[in-house]
Amino acid sequence: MKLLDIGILSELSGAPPSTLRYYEEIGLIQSVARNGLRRQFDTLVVTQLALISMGKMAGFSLADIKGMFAKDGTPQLPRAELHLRADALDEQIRDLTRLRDALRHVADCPAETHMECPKFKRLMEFASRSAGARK
Amino acid sequence: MKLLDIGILSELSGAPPSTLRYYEEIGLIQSVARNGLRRQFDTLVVTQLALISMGKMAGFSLADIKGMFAKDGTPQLPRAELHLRADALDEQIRDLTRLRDALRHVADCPAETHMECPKFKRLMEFASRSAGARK
DNA sequence: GGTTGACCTCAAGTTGACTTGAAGTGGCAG
DNA sequence: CTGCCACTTCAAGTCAACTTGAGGTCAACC
Repeated sequence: MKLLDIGILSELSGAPPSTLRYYEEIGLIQSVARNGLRRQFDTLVVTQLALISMGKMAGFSLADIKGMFAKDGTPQLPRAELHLRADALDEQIRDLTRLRDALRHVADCPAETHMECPKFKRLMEFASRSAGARK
Repeated sequence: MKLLDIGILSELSGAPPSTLRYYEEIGLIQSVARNGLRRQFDTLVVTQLALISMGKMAGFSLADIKGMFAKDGTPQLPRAELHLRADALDEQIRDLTRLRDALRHVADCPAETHMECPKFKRLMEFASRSAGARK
């Protein structure tokens, strides 16, 4: 099994070594051996880091993320919980889509004052509703 | 023009008064008057707060968000910049969609070990690629 | 064999986004 | 007029997620 030096893992994942050490310290990833002082990582950690990166993007804390995946990097949650997370993501995807649409609309709409453009107003109404709805 | 007390605005937006004061302090929102000591907010701030909430969800810092909107709450950026932001959101929406699909797949897939399921592997490949690609 | 350079540890510092606490103010209900 | 209570200011505290710095190790190239 091929093992990775922290520098290599850093390049593959885009995260600086200090971050990878920090992640190991908090138990988010693990090194499987040492070569002298140097940590050696399994290649599967690359996948784990990709999942971590996506999880962060989705707004989860590192603690949340730690709870979602087992040591082998596979998600380890009851089915119902997984579906709840997925539902939350759907919600978030919808919101981001609205924000994107609002931005694109404003970029292209020739109206002088957007607050009076009916299309923009409609987009903003959705925004208020969903923002208020969230905890 | 109807004005809102900070407590009312807090209820409407879901953000605690301390947060609203903080946002005013950093210039993200503005109160238009005082009733005695009490800040009075324009109702349009509700919309602004909704935009702020969406912006945060999209991973923008408060400083970024402050730069994106003029005092009246309408986006105030050159068209090209707006489209760039929208493109970034598209990218992020795609990633979140993949994360969601991965979660749903794992919830429903009967395979013993997901790391060997071809569908899961494919999802993870995308994940690695896009995670590595980002800054 | 010496010096580089990538790694190591551990403690402390930083940043962003708030929150908390102490001490005070002011409008309105009774 | 007396309380009450939601507001006010300002400084300091908190938390997550890292980053930085000092001082040390080790394998490898010249």
